[in-house]
Amino acid sequence: MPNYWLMKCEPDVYSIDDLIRDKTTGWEGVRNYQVRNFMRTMALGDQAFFYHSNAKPSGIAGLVEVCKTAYPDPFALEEGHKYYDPRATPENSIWLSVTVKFVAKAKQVISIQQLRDTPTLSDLMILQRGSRLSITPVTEAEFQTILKLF
DNA sequence: GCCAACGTTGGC
DNA sequence: GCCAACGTTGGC
Repeated sequence: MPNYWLMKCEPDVYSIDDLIRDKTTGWEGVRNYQVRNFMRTMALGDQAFFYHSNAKPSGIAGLVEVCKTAYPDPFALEEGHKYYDPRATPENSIWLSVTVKFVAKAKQVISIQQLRDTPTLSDLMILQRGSRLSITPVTEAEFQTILKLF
């Protein structure tokens, strides 16, 4: 049984169309412990919505699948890199990445407003006040509901 | 560009 | 360990 997730990314930085071009992408640069701990529990085959944040409109743009489970975030060890962390060592890199592959693109972005307007999605983590985590779990019921909006 | 929410940092 | 200051996120 796969688990379900929602992964946020600014399309100006990396969009669903970039992922269609690349087929797979490493999810680097997570620097939040709660999100890192979620990544630890991600398994092969887990499904994740690809969410465009800071976009017009912001919303779910596609579906991806975990194709490589958590591994040390290479950027944390790369001196001079934006995501370099001086506390990281090869033995303990502190931060993790996963790799995801493209599965599907929504016919049109499912906007955050549309998600808010769906009563059965009222508990969706991303809709809660102050939710800023870049990766959040999604229940199977929420997953099925959102898939129907694709 | 504004600003609320939240995480992190660092002085004490 | 407290908490003010600061930086970041992200919807609007």
